[in-house]
Amino acid sequence: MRISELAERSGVPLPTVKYYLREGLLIPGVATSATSAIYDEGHVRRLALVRALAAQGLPLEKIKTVVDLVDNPRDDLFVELGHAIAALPPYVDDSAGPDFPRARRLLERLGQLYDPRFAAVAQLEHALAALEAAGLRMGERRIDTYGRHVRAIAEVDLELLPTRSREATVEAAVLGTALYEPVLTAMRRLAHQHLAARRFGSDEPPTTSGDPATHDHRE
Amino acid sequence: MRISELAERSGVPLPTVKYYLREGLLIPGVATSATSAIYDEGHVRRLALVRALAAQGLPLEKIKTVVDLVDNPRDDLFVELGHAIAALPPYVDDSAGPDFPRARRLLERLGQLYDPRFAAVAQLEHALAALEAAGLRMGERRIDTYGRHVRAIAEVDLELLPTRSREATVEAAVLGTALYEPVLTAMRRLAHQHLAARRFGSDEPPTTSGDPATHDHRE
DNA sequence: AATATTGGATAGCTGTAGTATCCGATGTCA
DNA sequence: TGACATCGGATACTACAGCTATCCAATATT
Repeated sequence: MRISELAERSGVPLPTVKYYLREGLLIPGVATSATSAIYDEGHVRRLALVRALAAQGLPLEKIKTVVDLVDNPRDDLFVELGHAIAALPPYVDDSAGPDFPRARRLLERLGQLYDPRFAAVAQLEHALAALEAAGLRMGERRIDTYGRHVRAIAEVDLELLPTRSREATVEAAVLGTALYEPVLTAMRRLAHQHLAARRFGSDEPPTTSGDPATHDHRE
Repeated sequence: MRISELAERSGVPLPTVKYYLREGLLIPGVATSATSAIYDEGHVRRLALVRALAAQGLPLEKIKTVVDLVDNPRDDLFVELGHAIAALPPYVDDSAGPDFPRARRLLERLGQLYDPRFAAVAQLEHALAALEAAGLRMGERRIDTYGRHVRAIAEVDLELLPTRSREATVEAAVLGTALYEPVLTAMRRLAHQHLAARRFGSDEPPTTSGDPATHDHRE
């Protein structure tokens, strides 16, 4: 297909497709002449990936590192995967210290590997520091609960990860990380509302079926 | 304290403090004359809150709605709380359709209340749509697993929510939603790496201290 | 009295993510 | 074969967020 069809098929405005080509987010089509190139399903897929990541707030520059990785996976797959996933929000400057004490405490309590080279360790440290800056501290009860349930979730994630090819694995892992996270946070918010409606039962207790007129089930 | 001390104490550059005052993110200090006003600990706390939310990528405009709510909670607390939390990323245009079929399917499967007016429902729908756009679909196994464990996490969240005052509850709920989410996502990423290292054994097999073999922590 | 700081206003800067316009080459159909 | 649309590619412009800098006159401070 030609570029205009690619734009149409993917729902991305043509000037934006050109922009992505300029930025290297999309590999150029096969040029058939000075004024035409053909694009294939792979380009449609790539465009969907880019838009999906962008919709999650990932800067194009980071998306570029992700798609580069998907295109040519490195030997040290999981190290690189870690870095690719680290490119996902929230961003932290991994320039930070050689040690991440809050993250270390949490991971050691959970009996998990603490390796400061994992980008997610810096993210965790950053998140815990933000918590402290706001006057909160993550207690042991919360650490244990989160740890147990998050690990159970991660186990299923790993189980459901395709392994048919390295490229498919990388793409699914990156996509899954980026795209299931908002699902999880939305689900947590809804669980809060669901439980809070019962616990605090504001004006009207929720009737789980029917009656969409019932309101105030917020957290 | 005066504005310069406030800036110093909070670590926020003075021009930025002024900017936040302009934007209404910080209530003005008590003016003692035309050229001086005094600020207190509440301002330091507020500044920490604003920066904590901003560090999570929340636009200042949304932060404003949150701090406004913290300052003057409404009567219908949980409704407003839902709206405040809806102001947190990811943003969706809740102008969307009157029905959210993907979210509905998921919630019904989990036996949870489906109410399209919940902002988080629109977020969930948005996230599930992004998944589909990328060629993924959330299977029943994943739905069930996520649902069970997310609910367990939410139960603890609710338990640990302070109830000593309405304002404290609102602030803790908003802060907790905003600040524990990145903790959860970082923990999930680390759990992935922890498990993946074992399963796929990358170049450097991480020698965990205790190596607590894969326990299945499902309840 | 000399100097510094304050609150307040206005203007400018930087980065991200696009849009818009122009171009000359080329494909398409009458 | 010629008229005209479309193409790939380059350059320029725009919109918005989030600061940052400068200026000012009134007031503290020393």
